[in-house]
Amino acid sequence: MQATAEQRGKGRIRLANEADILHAAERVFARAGYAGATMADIAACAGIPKSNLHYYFGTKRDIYRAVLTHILALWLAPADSIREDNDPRTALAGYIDAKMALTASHPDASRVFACEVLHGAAEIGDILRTDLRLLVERKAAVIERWIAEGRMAPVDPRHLFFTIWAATQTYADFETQVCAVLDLPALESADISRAAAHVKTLLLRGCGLA
Amino acid sequence: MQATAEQRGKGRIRLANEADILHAAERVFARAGYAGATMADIAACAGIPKSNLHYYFGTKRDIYRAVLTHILALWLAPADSIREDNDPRTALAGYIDAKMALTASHPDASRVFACEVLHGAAEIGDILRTDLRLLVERKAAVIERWIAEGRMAPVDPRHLFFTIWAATQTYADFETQVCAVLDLPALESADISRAAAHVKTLLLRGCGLA
DNA sequence: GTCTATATCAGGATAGAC
DNA sequence: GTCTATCCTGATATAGAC
Repeated sequence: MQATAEQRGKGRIRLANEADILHAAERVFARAGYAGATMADIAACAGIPKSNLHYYFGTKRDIYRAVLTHILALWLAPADSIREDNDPRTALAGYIDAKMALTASHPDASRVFACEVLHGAAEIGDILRTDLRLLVERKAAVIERWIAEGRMAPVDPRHLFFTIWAATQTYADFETQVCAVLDLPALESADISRAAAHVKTLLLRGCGLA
Repeated sequence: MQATAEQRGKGRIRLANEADILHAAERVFARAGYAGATMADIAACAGIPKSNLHYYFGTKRDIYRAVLTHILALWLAPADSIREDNDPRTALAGYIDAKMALTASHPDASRVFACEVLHGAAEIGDILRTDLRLLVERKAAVIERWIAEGRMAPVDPRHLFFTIWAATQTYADFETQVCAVLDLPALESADISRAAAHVKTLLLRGCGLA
């Protein structure tokens, strides 16, 4: 007797099709960017007739925004491990692990996000300036207290976030470059594990948490 | 009596126009990506009639490749400071400074490169697998010797490059995000200096070079 | 409520003028 | 050798059929 989405006015077919379309769109946008992606590509990838995309979502931009909304929810979650009552080493290691796991499990989401920000974040700039900024401010305050208490080396906490994001997401966003240098056809989970270990070793030691 | 480009068959007008087009193209590709950039945008930005782009370069793709070629030359140069006869701290600090300076002086170049790699490096994949890979192998060997001699902490040298590239280029590629978090309208040179100091502090300490 | 045929438009490329 | 008018493909979006 739960209030299912269907009861709120969305049919089973619509729900399934919307999910398929969003999933396909993430793949296509990740590979070609917003402008490079075509409705035909997305439709083919989703196994749905081209013009149905407009029926379900209206415009290409609407699909793109829906994909980004989904990604942002994923992206803001992992910072939970950075809490005052955790010790700095556990907290930061947990955060890096969570970001690496996300990067490994959702590389296309990472790429869509990266491409959006790279081109000026026209769609999500507001969210970056509000939700993301607020999140970082709160977590930076925690890190600043740890530093004041002498529990880790003095590091600019906001820039620390930039470095952690960059160092982890590079394995999704620039996978091509990583594979070229390492002479690998693609990154396997063992490679990601090695990368995570490297990032933790380097950055934790950098924070005086070795 | 020097062998000028003009004497090799390129007129003054052509040289000036080609330079203007490449400069404009870098801006436009950085903002919109390959697919999102239009010949009309590039022409407007260069102050040249649209169809002249085809006269000077043939196709849009030819312009893109010319831009990428120029960027790659810039990108591979800074690794020179990593030499056996330098001490590790100076060498790595110099490399990070050089990468940050490049990022600050050529943010659009960084973005075009990032976007190309993000989407699979169809145009420059070969160069990444040859020139870049070779460069990293040579420099990684130097770093491995420093580690073997106990002159720095054990760090995977290839992954160290990934982290340095990511940590520095994020200030160009994801400037929008950095500005959103720091509540700045744009990154000034003072902000870049702070960022460079942060990256050096964090990564050098991470390499046991504090 | 779901799917298809069609209109409209923008953008890259070419043929030809100066 | 340099520049301009024009073509034509291909992509989004809509109107209408089932």
